[in-house]
Amino acid sequence: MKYTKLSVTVDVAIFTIQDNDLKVLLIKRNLEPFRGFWALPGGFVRDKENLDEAAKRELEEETGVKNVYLEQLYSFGEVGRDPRGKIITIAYMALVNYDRVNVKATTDASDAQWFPVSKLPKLAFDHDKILSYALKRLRWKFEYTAVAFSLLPRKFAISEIQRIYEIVFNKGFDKRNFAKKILSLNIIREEGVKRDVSHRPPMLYSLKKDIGQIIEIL
Amino acid sequence: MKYTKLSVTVDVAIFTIQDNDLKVLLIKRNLEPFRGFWALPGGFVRDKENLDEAAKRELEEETGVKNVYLEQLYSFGEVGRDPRGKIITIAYMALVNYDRVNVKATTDASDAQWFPVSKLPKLAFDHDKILSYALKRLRWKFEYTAVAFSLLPRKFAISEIQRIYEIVFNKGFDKRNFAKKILSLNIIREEGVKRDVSHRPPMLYSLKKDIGQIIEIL
DNA sequence: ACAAAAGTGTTGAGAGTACACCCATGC
DNA sequence: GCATGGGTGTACTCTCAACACTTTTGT
Repeated sequence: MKYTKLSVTVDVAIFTIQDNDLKVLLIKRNLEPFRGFWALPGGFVRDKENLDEAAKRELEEETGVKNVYLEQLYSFGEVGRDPRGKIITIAYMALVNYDRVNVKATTDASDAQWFPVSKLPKLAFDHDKILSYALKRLRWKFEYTAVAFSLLPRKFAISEIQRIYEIVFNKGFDKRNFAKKILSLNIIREEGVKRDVSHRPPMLYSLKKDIGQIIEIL
Repeated sequence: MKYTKLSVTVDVAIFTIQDNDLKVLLIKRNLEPFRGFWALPGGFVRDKENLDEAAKRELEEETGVKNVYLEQLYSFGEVGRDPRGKIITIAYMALVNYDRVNVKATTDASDAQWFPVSKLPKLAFDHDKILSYALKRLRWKFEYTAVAFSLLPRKFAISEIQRIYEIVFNKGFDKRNFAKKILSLNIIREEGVKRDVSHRPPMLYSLKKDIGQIIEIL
């Protein structure tokens, strides 16, 4: 028996926070179709790899980072979404700490850059649709889980978490209520040390457990 | 340039409520692999159809129903999940009103039956994993959206909604609190008419708007 | 009259929100 | 001493959970 064979890609919306902005990593396509357009990093799924592995591979190829938050989002398979034929894309999103990233140009891309999600260029394929889905999911995850902590360094101040939330939701939060909420989660521990800054130094905290065990708890 | 081609199927977990039980439709496989095993209805995605269309087609082939709640869940692509080779499955779930369904045997299946989710047979492939994911999502959707209304006939009593929730969550709810909650949503309208039963007849209600516009509001 | 399910209100606990002042440090 | 962010408590509102008795109908 013969079945229709088609191609499947994995595309990853890689988010980070930099310069008080939520940014996503885009690559400039080197190949047709959409040569010269910006697109989400991604590639074809190989025969001997799981979907998550393919996403991890793409993520590592583009950013050099491992062990970050990675989540499958949704699959896109509209007829005509890719001029090469029937190509289905399984979209993922990843959250990385900017300091750990080392963006590389690859063979598929002549350039790779972080773009603020509020100032995106025209994107290849239906990647605008994928990205707006990813943003929706990202905000949802921030609201109901502790993924935000995956964007922080090991030791962090409460105001840093708050800044991340304010950037993602694009609005301010009351600092007393915010601290109350975070501390009531009971997932962070005082690190005692304080940061060397030119004002009252903040208490630093670290996660009590590995981020993987924490995310689901809210 | 040549890319790996592979097969993609769409499998649908079709849920209904019948005999005070949450049930899922399974088909008995007629073909290898897993001949004789029960499986979720599904099939290969065709070249000229969107993923949602493929899911709708499978749903209609098996049940004869159209225009029901249908949602993409997740994609499964573990190496080795299908002995025929690399086959990726995009899982959907559907909610149907039992009275509207007309289950048919198809060429792929020697039999099709509703199984209570609490008493499932051994399933083909990784369909047990898919189904447990679907159940998780189903309960989540019940908690945060109004999908439950898609399981009801046009006119319904509040106690019928409550029964559906009690079946899905497998626990009882307080009748006063439940009615208060439902009425406060402001999405149903009194129909005036009452049902002919051998006790005090309940007020019947109908949705103020089409179900599609209502689901997202909670 | 009895069986069966329908209908209906109040109270307490906890979560979220609004709001303003003093503190510790570097310069 | 001044600028800069850090740290902290109270009062109000709203939502959720617990809880029991009367009503309407068919038989």
